[in-house]
Amino acid sequence: MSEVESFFKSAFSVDNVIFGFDGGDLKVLLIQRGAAPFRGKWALPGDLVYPNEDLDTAAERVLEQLTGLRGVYLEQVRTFGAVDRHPLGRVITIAYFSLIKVSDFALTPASFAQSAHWHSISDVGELAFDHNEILDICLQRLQRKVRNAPVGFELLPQKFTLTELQQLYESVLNLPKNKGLDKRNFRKKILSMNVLVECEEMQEGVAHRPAKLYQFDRERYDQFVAEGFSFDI
Amino acid sequence: MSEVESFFKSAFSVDNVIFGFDGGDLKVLLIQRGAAPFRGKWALPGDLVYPNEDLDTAAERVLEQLTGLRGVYLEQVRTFGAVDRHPLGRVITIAYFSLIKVSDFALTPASFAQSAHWHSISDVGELAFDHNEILDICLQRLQRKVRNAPVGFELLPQKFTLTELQQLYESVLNLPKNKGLDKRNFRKKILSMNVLVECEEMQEGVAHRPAKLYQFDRERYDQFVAEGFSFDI
DNA sequence: TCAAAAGTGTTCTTATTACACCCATGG
DNA sequence: CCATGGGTGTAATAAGAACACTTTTGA
Repeated sequence: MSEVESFFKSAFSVDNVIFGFDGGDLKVLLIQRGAAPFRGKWALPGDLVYPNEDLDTAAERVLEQLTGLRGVYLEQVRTFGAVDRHPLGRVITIAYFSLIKVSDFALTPASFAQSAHWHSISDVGELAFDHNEILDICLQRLQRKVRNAPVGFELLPQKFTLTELQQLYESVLNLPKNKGLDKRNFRKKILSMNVLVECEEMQEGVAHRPAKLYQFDRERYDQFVAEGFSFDI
Repeated sequence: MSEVESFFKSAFSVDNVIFGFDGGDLKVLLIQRGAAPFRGKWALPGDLVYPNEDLDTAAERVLEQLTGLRGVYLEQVRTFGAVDRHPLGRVITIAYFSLIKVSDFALTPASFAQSAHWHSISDVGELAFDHNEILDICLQRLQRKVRNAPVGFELLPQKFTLTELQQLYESVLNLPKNKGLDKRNFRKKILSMNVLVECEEMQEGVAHRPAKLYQFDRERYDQFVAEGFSFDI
C-alpha cells in the first residue's frame, strides 16, 4: 500500500452514550452486537459517518434510528483514536452523549434488530471496543454539565416534582439517596434561580401528600443568561 | 472527479492551538500557509494523523516539529467535521490546545519554513479553513480550565511573581488590567490554597521594590486533590 | 389511624467583596 | 527624592451548611 493510500484507509464513526432516568438509577441505552467483532457483547450505539454527513448529524441519526427521537439534547464529548482501538482497522470515533426522557422512548425496528436495552450505570459490564472508557468519560462530562447548565431537565418529564429533580441529581452525581443533598437547601437553591414555574396540577395517584409539579422555563432562563446569570448547583 | 480528489476521500488531522504568554497579551502561535488551499493565509499548525499514530501523539508531534518542545501541557478540545470545512475533500480535524512557556520556545527549522509567529489573541485576523472557530472554542475552553485547574502555571516561567500570575489570569479571562481582579483578594485566595511555595530569590533588575518569586508545587497539589481539594479561582 | 413523602425557616459558619496606605528599589 | 510597582488587613455582606417538625393524602 502506498503511503498516500494508507492515509486514507481509515474511517470515522460516532458513538452515542444515551442517558435516561426512570426515577431510580441513571441508565444508559446499549445494544447487543449482532456481528463481529465483539459479537454478542454490549456496546454503545454508533455508526460510521457517511461521506457527506456532518458529525452532529450522524450522531442524531444514530439516536433517531434507535429511538425514533429527534431534537434531543446532544453534545460532542471527545474523540477516541487509539491505533488499536478497533480490531479490523483504523477507526477513530467521535463520542457524543444524549439525554432523553425515557417516557418518550419507543423501540424502533432498529432497536429490536439490535436488542437495545437500558442498563443501570452502576451495572454495566464489560463492553465492546473501548466503550467502557467512552462511557466513563461521557458520564464525567454529564456530571460536570448537570451542575453548570440546566440539562438535567432533559432527563425528566416536562412536569416533575422537586423530589424527582433532587433524585435525578443524586443519581447522576452518584450520591446516596436523600443523604447527598439536603432537601431544604436543594429546594431553596433551585427555586431561588427563578427558572422553574409551578404548574396548576399536582402529582396524582400517590399514597401520600401529592407534590406540586414544576416546569423548566427556558425563555426565562435564556433571558437571565443574557443578563449574566449562570446556572450552578 | 480529478485525480487528486479520487484518492482524497476522507482523512483526519489534528490542529493545535498553541497558547503563550509574555507578560502582555495572551498569544497564539500561527503559521503562514505555504501551499494551497489558503496559501499565504495564517492558520493553526496541524497535520494529517499518520496511519499508525495515536491522536495525542500526532498533536505532540505537530507541537514538537514547530517548537522543539516535548512534555508540554496538551488537551483535546473538540473535533470539527463539517462536510465542507476543507475545500479539497472530507477532512475532519481533532483540535487540541497546548500551553507553553514562551521563554522555552525556540524556532525550529520547521518554524522558519512555515513562518511561525505569535499573534495576540485580540489581533488574530481571518484564518484559513474554520480555524477562527477552532481558536474561539479552544480559548473558551482555556478560560474555563484556567479557573478550575492549575494550568495557568504552564504559561509562566518556573518562578514567577504574584503580579505576573494575576496578569496572566487577567489576560486569559480578558479582564481589564489591574481592574478585573483585586490584588489583595487574588493573593489571599491563591496563597490560601497552599500550592505555591516562596523561592529564596527575589525578582531582579526592576526599577522598584523587587517582588518575591513563587513556584507551583505539583506534589502538594496532587496530594490535596487526593484529599478532595479542588482548584478554583 | 397509620405510613409515606411533602413542605417549610432559622442559625451558624464560611467565603467573597470592597477598600487605602506604607515599603523597597533603581534611576 | 521621585516614580514605580510590591506588599499588607479589616469590616461588611453574601452564600452555604446544618438541622426537625407539621401537613396531606391513600390505604
